[in-house]
Amino acid sequence: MEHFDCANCPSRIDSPFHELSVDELTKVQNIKSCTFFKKGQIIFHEGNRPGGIYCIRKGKVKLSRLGSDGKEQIIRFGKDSDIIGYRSILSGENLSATVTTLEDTSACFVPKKILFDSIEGNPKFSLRIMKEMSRELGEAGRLITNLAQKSVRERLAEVILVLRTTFGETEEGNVDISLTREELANMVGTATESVIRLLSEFKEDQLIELKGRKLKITNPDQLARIGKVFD
Amino acid sequence: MEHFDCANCPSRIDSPFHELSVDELTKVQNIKSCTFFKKGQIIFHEGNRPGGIYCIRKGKVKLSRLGSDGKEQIIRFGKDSDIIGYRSILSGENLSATVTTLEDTSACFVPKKILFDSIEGNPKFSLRIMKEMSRELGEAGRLITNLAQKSVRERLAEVILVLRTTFGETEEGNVDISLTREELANMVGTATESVIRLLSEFKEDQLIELKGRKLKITNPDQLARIGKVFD
DNA sequence: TGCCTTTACTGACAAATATCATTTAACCCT
DNA sequence: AGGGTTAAATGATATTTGTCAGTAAAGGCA
Repeated sequence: MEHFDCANCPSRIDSPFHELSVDELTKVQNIKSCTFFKKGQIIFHEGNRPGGIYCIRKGKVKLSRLGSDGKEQIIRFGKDSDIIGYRSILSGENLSATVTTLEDTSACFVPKKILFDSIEGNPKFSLRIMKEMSRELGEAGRLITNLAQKSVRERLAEVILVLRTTFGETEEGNVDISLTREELANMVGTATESVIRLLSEFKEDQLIELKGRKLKITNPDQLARIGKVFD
Repeated sequence: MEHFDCANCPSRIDSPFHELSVDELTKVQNIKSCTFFKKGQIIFHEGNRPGGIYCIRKGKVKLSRLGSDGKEQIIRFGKDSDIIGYRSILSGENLSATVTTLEDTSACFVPKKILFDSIEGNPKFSLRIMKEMSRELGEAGRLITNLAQKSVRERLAEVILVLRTTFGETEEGNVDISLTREELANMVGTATESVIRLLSEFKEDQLIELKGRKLKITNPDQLARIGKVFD
């Protein structure tokens, strides 16, 4: 695997590593290792203790955890420039989620020592990480409220819109992520059959178009109304 | 209101402020202001921009946010030694939750400048905050999974146990927090009537005792089995 | 303490969603 | 491109939960 150059990594701009000095970045550059993961591979496994974090250079992953019945719950996604595994490193707890690639993904492993050194030596880096965590906490609060208060139908409408916001659209106008109906169900927190039925309904009502796993949003406004998404 | 002494504050041991040097703590001591809130008062209001954080010296608060239908969702609680409002300060976003006291509470306001100064000057303090946020993120993930996958009945059983873990028991053996049925419903994400019915059921099955808002857990093991709580 | 507002409780019913069984279609690999 | 495996779709039915309406009890304040 090619050893990518941090200084020129397009992902770095959006990441806390943007705050590092040239010297600090060189240290990262020298110690990190770049890895390639095929679609469907597991990067981190819930319950383990990671020795460092991964910066996603290019790709898409899902973060999920197992519920008490062994059912997968998708918590959130990661994509280019996202950092994975730092929560566990910082809290000293076991990994709370499994990270699985949704497509071929290249990512760089950075040992935890470097992470702690950067926090120790660079308050801007620390602040940037805290900002990121704050954002995630806010996001989690929103998700909690939605799961608790919205119906399955509302949640599915919202999830479809969130996926488009998160991953954007392909040239053909499809939401740029390929998920199974089961994975959608594992985001929404419902049965696969319910997702299938509701998607068919949305299609019937001309809110979306479906071709296998390809999904195109044709009436986002109405979808937002159904999902009670106001922002 | 009395101006409490940080150095002798029993809450400080469990808080990030424990990491501050004598000098740093003196700064906090000199600039903070101590406030008393009566039961039911709002400390922070969702959507506002706070000028600083509150350290809870003694008391209990709930953090809640409004869902798209205007219904309250209780996200989590705060009690002695917890810090409130730092997420919003750190992310620079508006407050994502309203903080309301559940009983008379005394808390100290610390302006955000001090917070940033402490982060800037003391990596241990930063790390401690990150640890706290990591813990909260893990907690949020657990809550998300439960809300998405468990039934209302399961969630209520779990909530009762969580309340006992969080707030402990009074001398009479009651869970040491007084919540309305509606507030319980706003934690579980269900209708008030459903909570009432399920509580009666639990009482019928001798899992709990109820006297108004006083709640005593008499069969925690069975409750854990119902709530599918394994830990 | 006693009144009064808020909260708790109960019943009947409607709606949403889960479950199970079966058929059809899509995806993926070599 | 074809064939096997996995995923999607559909129907019938059971369960859970929500909603509305009305009564009883509790908690808080003068």
